[in-house]
Amino acid sequence: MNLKKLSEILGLSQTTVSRALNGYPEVNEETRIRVQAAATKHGYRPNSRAKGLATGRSMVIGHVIPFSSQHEMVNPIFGDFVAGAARTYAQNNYDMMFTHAPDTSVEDSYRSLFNRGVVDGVVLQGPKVNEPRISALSQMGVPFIVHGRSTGADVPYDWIDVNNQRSFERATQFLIDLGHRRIALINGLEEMDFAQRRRNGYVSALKHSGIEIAPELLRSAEMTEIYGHQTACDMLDLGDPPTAILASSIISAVGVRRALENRGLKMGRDISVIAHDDELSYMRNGIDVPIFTATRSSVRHAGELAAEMLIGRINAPNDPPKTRLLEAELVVGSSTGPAPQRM
Amino acid sequence: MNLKKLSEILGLSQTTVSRALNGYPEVNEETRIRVQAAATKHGYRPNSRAKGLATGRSMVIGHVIPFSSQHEMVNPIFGDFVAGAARTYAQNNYDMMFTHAPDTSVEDSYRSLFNRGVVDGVVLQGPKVNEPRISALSQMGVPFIVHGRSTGADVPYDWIDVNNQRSFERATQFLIDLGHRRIALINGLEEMDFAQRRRNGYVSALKHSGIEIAPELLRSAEMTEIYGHQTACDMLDLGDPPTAILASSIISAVGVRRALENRGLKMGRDISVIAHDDELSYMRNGIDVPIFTATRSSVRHAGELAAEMLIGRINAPNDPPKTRLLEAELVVGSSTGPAPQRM
DNA sequence: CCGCAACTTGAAAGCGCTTTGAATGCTATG
DNA sequence: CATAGCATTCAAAGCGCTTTCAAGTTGCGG
Repeated sequence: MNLKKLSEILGLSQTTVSRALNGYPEVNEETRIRVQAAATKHGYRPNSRAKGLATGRSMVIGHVIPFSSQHEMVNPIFGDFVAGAARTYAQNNYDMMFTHAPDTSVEDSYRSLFNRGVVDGVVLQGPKVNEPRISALSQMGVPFIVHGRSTGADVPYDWIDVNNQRSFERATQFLIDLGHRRIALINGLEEMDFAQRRRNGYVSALKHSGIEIAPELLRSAEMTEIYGHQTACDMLDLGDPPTAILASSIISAVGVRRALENRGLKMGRDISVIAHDDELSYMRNGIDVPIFTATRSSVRHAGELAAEMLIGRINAPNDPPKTRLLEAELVVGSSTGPAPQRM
Repeated sequence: MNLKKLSEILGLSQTTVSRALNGYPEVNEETRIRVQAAATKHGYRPNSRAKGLATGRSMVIGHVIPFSSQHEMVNPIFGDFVAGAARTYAQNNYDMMFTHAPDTSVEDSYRSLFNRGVVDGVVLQGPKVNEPRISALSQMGVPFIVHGRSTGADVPYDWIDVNNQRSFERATQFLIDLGHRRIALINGLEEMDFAQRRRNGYVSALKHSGIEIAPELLRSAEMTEIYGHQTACDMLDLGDPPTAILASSIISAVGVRRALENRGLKMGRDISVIAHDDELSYMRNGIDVPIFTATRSSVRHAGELAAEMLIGRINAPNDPPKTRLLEAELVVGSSTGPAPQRM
C-alpha cells in the first residue's frame, strides 16, 4: 500500500492525501477524517526512504560505538545510555541507527553515515582527550552532541557531561575526612577524557590536604570486573597498601570487592571503597541501602537529555552551542568507614 | 556531491557513472578507473535513501529491544550481542537500526520498521514461551531470525539458540555428582523461553537421580545483581538451605556471591555456585582460571551468527527454515566442590 | 450579478539513484 | 561494401513521497 494506491482508492490526489495525513491546514476536515480512516484501514505507512528523499531529512540519529581494536570491549554503560536516548527519539519520531566500528575508523563511520544521507545527526560517545572526531564532525557540518567532553577540543560543540572532577574530588575528600591517607584510584583508560577529569579531582583533593600522590596507587585501564580485581590484588600486596579505593565504575568495584573478600577483608571496616555508579539497570547499587558508597549519576537520564539536545540542534543548526553539566550525588553506603588505625 | 554533479564533472551520463561505481561489466575499464578516481577525489557517497528507493532495498537490519514496562530493564547481554551482529553487518554493507519499545508494543515497532521500508529484515531477541511476535512477523512476510526459540510457536522460523536444557541438565548433574541434593535454581523471568528450558534441564537431572523438586529452591525474575543477592539471602535463611546454587546469569551470580560473603560462606567449600556465562566483555569469568564454574556460550558469537543467518534469509527468502543449536561448554572453576557433610 | 477572498483540491516537478531500451561507433564477416 | 555483432554510452522512466503553483468552488459585499 502506497500513496498512489491509497489516493486512487479515495478518489483524491496524492497531494491531498499527503496533506491530510501530515496535518496541513488547507485540507477539509471531513476529507481529512476520511483519509485517515482509509489509511488506518489499509495499513498505509509512508515509505520513509521516499519521504526522506523528498524532505531531505532522514529522521534518523546515528550512534557509532567505538571499540578498542585490541580489546573488543563493549562499554557496559552503552545499553542504558541508548535506552534513554531511544526513549526520546521515539517521542520525536526519530529512528536510531547504530554502527560499531574499530576506534581507528570511527571517523569514517560518521562520515559515511552522514554523507550517504542516512542520518540527520550523530551522538559521539566516549570522547578522549583531544578528541579528533569533534573537529572532524564540526567541519563536516553534521549536527552532533558529545556525551562527555574533550579537553583540548578547539571548536565549540554541544555536550552533556557529569561533573567528573568535582564528584571525584568530593569522594576523595570524603575519604580524607574519614582519616584515610593512602587512597587508591582505579580509573578508566587514561586517554579517556572522563578518566582524566576524575584523576584531576582526586589529585586536587589530595593536594588540598597536603597528601602526596602515590603513583603506585593510580591505575587506569578498561573498566572490567577482572581489572578491578587484579588491580586491587596488586595494591593489597604493596608494602604500604591503600586503606581506601576509588573505583571508576561499579563493575570494577565488584572486582575490587571480590579481591577483598578473597583475602578476608571487610569493606567499610578494613578498607573503604567508593565507586562511580551509572545506575546500570542490571547492576543497581542496592535498593534501599547502597551497597557501595558511590558518586551517582544516571547514564540513562544522560541518554535522554543528550537525545533532546541533539534534536534541538538539528532543528536549530545555528543556535549557539549548548552544554549541560550534571552533578553526581555522593550517596553513602556501608563500603566506607574510618581509616583503620595503624599499629 | 551527488551523481548528477559527478557525472557532469566527468562528462559522462549518470548511467555510466552509476554502473562504473557498482561494478557492472558493460563499462570500459578505462572509464571505470577514471570514474572511481573522481568519486574518491570528490568524496562522492551515493545517497542511500535514493539508492534504497530505486532498488527497493534498504540495506538495514532492525533490532527491537523490548523492555518490560514495569522494570525498564536493559538486558545486559544486549551490548555484546549487538556488537557481534554489527560486525557481520559491516562486512556485508548493512546498517543497523535500533528501536527500544515497551514489550506491549514491540510488534507494532516491527511492523512500523518494515512497512515503512526502513529495514530489510529484523532480529527478534528474548522470545517468550508462545511468543506472539513470531507468527506476527511470519505473516507480515518480514525476513527475521530469532535469538532463542519459542516453545509453542506454530510456524516454522529461523533461529539460533544455545542448548539451554542440556547445559543446565549437565550443570545440575555435575552438582549431583559432587554429592549435592539441595540444589537451587535462580532463574530468569518465567515467561522467557530460555528460562523454561533451563528449568526443564534442571528438573530432568534431579528427577533422573530421584531427587525431589523443592519449590522453595526455585526462583525466577529479571537477572540483576540485586535479585541474585536477595534470592540467595532468602534461601540461606531456609531451615534446610541449599548446598548448591545454579544462577542463570553471571550478573545474578555476582549477587549470590555477595550474599555468601556477607555471611562468611566460602564458595566452593561451604556452598557451590554455577553460573551461566554469556562471556560479557566487561564481566569476564576470569582469565586463566574461571571464577565461577559455568556453562559458557559467547553471546557475541551468537550475534555474529544470527546476523549471518538473517542476511542469508534476506537473500534467499524461500529457502527452508534454518536453525542452529549451540552447545554451551561446562567450565570448572573454584566455585564448586563436594557437598559439605551435614552434622 | 460581478469580483474577490477564502477554501479546497490537483497536476506536475523534483529529491538522487537504478535500470530498461535505444543509440552510437567500430570491427569482424560474408 | 553492406551487415551483423560487439563494446560503450546515454536518455528517460520510475521508485514513493513532498511541495510549488495553478485552478476550481463557494460565499459574500457591493
